[in-house]
Amino acid sequence: MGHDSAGTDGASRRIPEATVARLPIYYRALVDVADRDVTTVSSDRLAELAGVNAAKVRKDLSYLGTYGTRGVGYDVKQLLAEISRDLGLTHDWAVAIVGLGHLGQALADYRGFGARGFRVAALFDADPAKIGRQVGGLEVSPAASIRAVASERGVRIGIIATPPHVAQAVADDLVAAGVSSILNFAPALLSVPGGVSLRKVDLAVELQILAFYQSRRSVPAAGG
Amino acid sequence: MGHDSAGTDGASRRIPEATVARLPIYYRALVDVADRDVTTVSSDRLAELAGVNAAKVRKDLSYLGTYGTRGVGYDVKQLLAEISRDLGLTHDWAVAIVGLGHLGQALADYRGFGARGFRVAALFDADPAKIGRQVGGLEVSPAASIRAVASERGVRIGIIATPPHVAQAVADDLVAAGVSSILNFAPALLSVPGGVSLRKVDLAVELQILAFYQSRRSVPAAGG
DNA sequence: GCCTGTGAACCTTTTCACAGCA
DNA sequence: TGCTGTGAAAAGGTTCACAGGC
Repeated sequence: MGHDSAGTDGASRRIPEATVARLPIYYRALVDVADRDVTTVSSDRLAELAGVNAAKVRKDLSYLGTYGTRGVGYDVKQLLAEISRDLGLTHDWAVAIVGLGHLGQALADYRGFGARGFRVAALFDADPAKIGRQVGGLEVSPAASIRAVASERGVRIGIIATPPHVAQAVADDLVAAGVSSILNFAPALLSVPGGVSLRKVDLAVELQILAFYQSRRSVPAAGG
Repeated sequence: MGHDSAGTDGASRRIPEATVARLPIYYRALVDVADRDVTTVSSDRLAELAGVNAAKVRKDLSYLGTYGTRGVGYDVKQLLAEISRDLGLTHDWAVAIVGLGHLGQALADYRGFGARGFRVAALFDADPAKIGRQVGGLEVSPAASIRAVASERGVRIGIIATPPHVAQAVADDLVAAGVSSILNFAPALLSVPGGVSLRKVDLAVELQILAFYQSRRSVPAAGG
């Protein structure tokens, strides 16, 4: 994943992963303050809204370039525009959701998808009872048609919300259809070719992490 | 969150956060190999199953104590027992889910909850149309009753799947009911007292992170 | 005086490389 | 010979503290 050559337009900087992971948080905080017609925000204030400390905000934003004014703060609109651009939210990404159980439906119905750079362009399920039904205003296509339909609709981001045993096959189909970013909700380890980004959200993992700290606090009584 | 005193039973070690976050992954991988009646696993094999490298596996497991045999590997059952114990999965945690939209229902229906140390003990929603209904075999209680019902049922872990504007109030109620671990799916910054663990899962954030890397790969055409 | 931008110090995490034991 | 356990080195991330411009 190393990228050594800088673009000739000079726009590409090396932004640390940890910073990238916080940009969406800043983005949301900035949208909120912009909604309240605030024009300027300090690193202190933004830190408070984002739940991090001010030094981190300044360091993070410095990777995007220098958009603040000393003694004043950051111009909300300008910073919002810059972060939107960096996150690639200035144009819509076509998203496909595979697996329309409760989770997939929750995702399909999710508001703020359309509003913020993402557009659900295709839904897939293997269950004949679900195929052809409308979910969130879109018809469910058969899972067998992923390669054809997803590539035809220009899908670039795929969300996997299937049972774990079919997740790898779905991922393969998505990649074959030209998808190069995958968000996986299935509790399974996926392997994808280089050049495809993969992120994972795993409920059981999150709960188990909480349980670890929880059990260190409230030591279970010997009598259970 | 610092904990300096070692327990007199000698069982508590300082396990790095990054390691804790991987224990659930190892746990799942080990459950899989145990199901296939494999008795021994090497760090190489476990690394492959968990999607990390072998040095990391060995380092991580060394924090739990020394459970491997040089020249052989780790005993699957023994390691599984140790990780279960560390993760606190050896006894059931009562979990409450607040907010029964699609996401909350997905969580309530989630299999593997009961199987692996967690038991959904209470469901809450503010919508009168949902209160009293059965979801996943459990009756939905009014959100106004969180403090009473959650404490009565011994809930220690709360899952927030509500709209963002009520998430803080729900968190406060959960904490008042004795919950000290919260998993938040609402796109809102929550503040909780010290001693309460908080983890966050945010769909929009995950998508935006993907979009960042995606847009660096497929540079939007200048005319686009 | 105020608040950003950033080198430097510090801390955490990862990786390396090999000693030590079966 | 094979694989774990672990110091040491390297990389990555966070925080400090202050110079620099408004």
